[in-house]
Amino acid sequence: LGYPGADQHPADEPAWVTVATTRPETYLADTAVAINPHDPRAISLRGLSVKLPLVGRVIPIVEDSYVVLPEAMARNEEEKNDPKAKFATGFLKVTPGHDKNDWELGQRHKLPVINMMSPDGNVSDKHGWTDVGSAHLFVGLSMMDARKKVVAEFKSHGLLESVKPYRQSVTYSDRSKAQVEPYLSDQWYVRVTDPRMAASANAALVADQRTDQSPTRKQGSAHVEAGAPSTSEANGEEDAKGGRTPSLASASGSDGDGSMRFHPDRYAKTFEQWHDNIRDWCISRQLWWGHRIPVWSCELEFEEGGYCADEHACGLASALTRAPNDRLNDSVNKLACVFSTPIDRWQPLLWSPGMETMPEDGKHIVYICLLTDDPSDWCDEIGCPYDVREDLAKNNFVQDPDVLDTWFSSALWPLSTMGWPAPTEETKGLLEAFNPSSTLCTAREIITLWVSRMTMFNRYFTASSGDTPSGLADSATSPACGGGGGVVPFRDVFIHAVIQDGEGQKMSKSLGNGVDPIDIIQTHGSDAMRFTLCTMSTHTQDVKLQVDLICPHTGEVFAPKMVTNKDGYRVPAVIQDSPKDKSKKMVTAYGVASGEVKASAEMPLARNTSSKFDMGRNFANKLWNASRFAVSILEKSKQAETPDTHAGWAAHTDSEDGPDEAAQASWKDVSVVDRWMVSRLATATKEMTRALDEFQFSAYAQTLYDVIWRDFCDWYLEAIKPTVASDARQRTVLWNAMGTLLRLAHPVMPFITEVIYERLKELRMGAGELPWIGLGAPMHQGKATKEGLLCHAGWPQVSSDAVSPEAEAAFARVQALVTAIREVRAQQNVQPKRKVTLNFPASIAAFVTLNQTLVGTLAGIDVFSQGDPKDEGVAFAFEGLQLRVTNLADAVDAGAERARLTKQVADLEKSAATFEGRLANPGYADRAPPAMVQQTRDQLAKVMKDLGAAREALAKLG
RNA sequence: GGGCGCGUAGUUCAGUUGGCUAGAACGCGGCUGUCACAUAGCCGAGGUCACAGGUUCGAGUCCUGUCGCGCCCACCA
Repeated sequence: LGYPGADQHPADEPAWVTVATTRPETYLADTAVAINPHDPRAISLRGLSVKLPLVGRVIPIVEDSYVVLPEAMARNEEEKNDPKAKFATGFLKVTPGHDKNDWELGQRHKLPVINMMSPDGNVSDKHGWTDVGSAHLFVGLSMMDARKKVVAEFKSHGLLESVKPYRQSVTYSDRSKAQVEPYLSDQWYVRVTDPRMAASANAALVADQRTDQSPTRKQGSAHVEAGAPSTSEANGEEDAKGGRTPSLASASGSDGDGSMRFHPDRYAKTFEQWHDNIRDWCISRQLWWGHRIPVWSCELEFEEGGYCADEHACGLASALTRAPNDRLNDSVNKLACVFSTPIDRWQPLLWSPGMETMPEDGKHIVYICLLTDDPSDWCDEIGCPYDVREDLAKNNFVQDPDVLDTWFSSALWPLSTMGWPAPTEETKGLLEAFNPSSTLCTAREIITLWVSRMTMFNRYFTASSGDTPSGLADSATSPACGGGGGVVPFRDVFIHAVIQDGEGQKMSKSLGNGVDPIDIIQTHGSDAMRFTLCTMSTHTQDVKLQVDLICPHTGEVFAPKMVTNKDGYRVPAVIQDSPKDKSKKMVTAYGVASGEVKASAEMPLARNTSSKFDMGRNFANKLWNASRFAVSILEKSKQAETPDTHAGWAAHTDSEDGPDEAAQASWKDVSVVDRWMVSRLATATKEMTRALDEFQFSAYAQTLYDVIWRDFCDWYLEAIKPTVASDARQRTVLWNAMGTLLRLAHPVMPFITEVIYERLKELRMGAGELPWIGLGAPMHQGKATKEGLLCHAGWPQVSSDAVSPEAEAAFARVQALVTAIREVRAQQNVQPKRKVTLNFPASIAAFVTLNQTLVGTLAGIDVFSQGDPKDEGVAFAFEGLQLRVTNLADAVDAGAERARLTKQVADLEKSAATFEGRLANPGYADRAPPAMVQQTRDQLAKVMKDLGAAREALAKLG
């Protein structure tokens, strides 16, 4: 667009500037044309003006480095590569009323601001634009129509230089789909750039989660320099806290600066960076619902000497200002705050003659912010009860029509839910007890929306009163401080992953790919759901969850047929067949959400679930069955047991002296599998405790799963079957093991464990808890009782000697032998019920004899025979020795055996090569830790022995 | 535009200061109606840890780059 010059050019050429724009219609509100000071044309245009066509407004040419230089004038690569440079003319039309960048540029050059638009988005001369000139033809048009007409008019006047295609992003309202037009309006803001807000929030982070920051680019840097004494290097942590002044006693405790931690760590950065770049927070929202902003306003006229023309209104405002006993600085009892324009600073309204800010026309807008509108709060003011709002309305005060941003109210949550600011009988003491709370668990996007605001507000409002005299204190008059003090709202913030659908798409209503927990509980149970979710709760950002359907006809869960919809999303086809009966149909949530189909009696809606939760369901089922089995064993022996027949294991007394010697002595010769189980429980408890402490929920769940299913069910319960009926000590270990497992599982599976516990606690074995073996956590608040719930029971505590590397190693040998035998049996198709014979060499006779019962039970051996009946049965390698399984019933399948051994030899050769290669590396022995080198040598030796045995067996097969 | 995350078995994912002969679940193949559990048990197959460099005695793990996928915030990082 061409703008003709308004003044004569010095060289007698008409001034003429060409601006490039994507929004020509906004020229009606232009108040300047800008040029880059480095533009060579700038000098000759300095001080000149141009005249807007039709409007006739004369506007200045200003210089501002914001203006992009045209490609031809670019001074460096960066400027040249600016995509705008290609289109730039070097002149920028400046429309402060309808563009954010132009607004800021306008502020720099003190340009007037014109609003040419009505709130409904049409060109208007009724909302601040008055110098319409000959531009009437645009008034009333929509912005889009005005755009076309402006271009047409410029063209007809010969002012249109050219039209070029240009690609840019444009914002649209999500709800109305209308294009968003920048528009000036009055809004309320919270000055979160105050160091007591944003900087204080960052100071709340624990020291190791604060990043190194250069003070020059920090918002609160001025305060750091002004308010805080420089700190020594040794005291670097104090420095990182943002220079808190020593007077802030309230923040000196453990819940002030440096006491809030994010999990995982990386989210501290999100939190911190957001505050580093925060801007004042607009809290006005144009919605019909919500907390209405409690500010009333009225334009009042003042006469000479500050005398107010409207006595009633001024009197009211004055009365509120003067609140009883001049409570202006008493934040506790203050009922209202009164202030007036200009609101560049929050200030009390000045009434007295000589008012400094008296505007020329004598008109002030007076604002009254009610800190409470409860009539009973106004008792000692002007009668009781007194509805101040009525009085305000009568005196032409109008309440702001906007409501508070919901996050404003939410930010007060840790305070307001605990009775703040005025505790009632019911809420008394809550704030002290639960602020800070321990852990906030939330999603990523909430870090900025909610976590940040809670932290800022909580710290601000809990700061000592000397620091913040009132919620409306003017920061400019407050003592400088870096942190602002106050306590954090919570000590830990756990940011969990977000569940996406099976295609990696976000779950949403419109895609119908969300899964309702209630539906999962219906298909899988709540314990199963909770456990599975816990397993998925890793420290990654997102997790995929396969979304399946529940057939409304049969209740089956199945994977739906997927299609790609018109927007490119993978969605379930809107109509699905019942998996077993194709004649029965159903509609999907996506089908309904997209409006393509409707549910009916013939085609009901298939609800979503996920087969992912099968894992939790199976696990719960496993725990249930194992418990039933254990309980039945204990019940049987309980019936036969009298209190003093608990032979061999002295009962634990609750004496302070700890376990008696007899008990400890009898513990020493407990069977390998019992000792192993205790050790495994102790190890698992340690791992799980640590995992929970570190918010590693997935690790916790996985360890629980393994110790219950793999160790307890697969090995322990199988191993004790033949002996438990006659071994009272084993039953005690079993009872303790069950109790420990239930306590470990309770947080994720509260219902099933509670039910099992109810029966288990009735079966308390004579010896009860065995604290001296490491399973001694209080079964119920210090001692086992028949009363009480598992949820009251103590968390298992592990004594250091509960873990036995010897027992774990010993049982690992048993497991290795059993597995080797099982492998031979499977390979030879030996019937599971059939008992076979194990032939072993003399060198491991002691080991075999000691564990004969265990191995016999777990591997199906009935005869143990020393020696090697050559050519019979099948040979296999164990610890480098050759053992043999015989009495396999059928003829040995030599082919299967050869295949097995060949594979084994290949695997062992591969391992051997790895270790040999490592040891052959000259640097390895020199530089790796000696223990590491020795370990590799041992591993190689073992592999070589096994390899020898396997080769020998293979050779014998021929 | 900025920030962050992820690419490891057919699939979904673990793998915490580098020590791994890379694990689990589901799925797959074989055997089993067995007395806690078939929502189960036993056995097995299946992986150049996205790609390319680098550091190191040693890299799934640390660094740099490339290529994919995704999330969050957006005139400001």
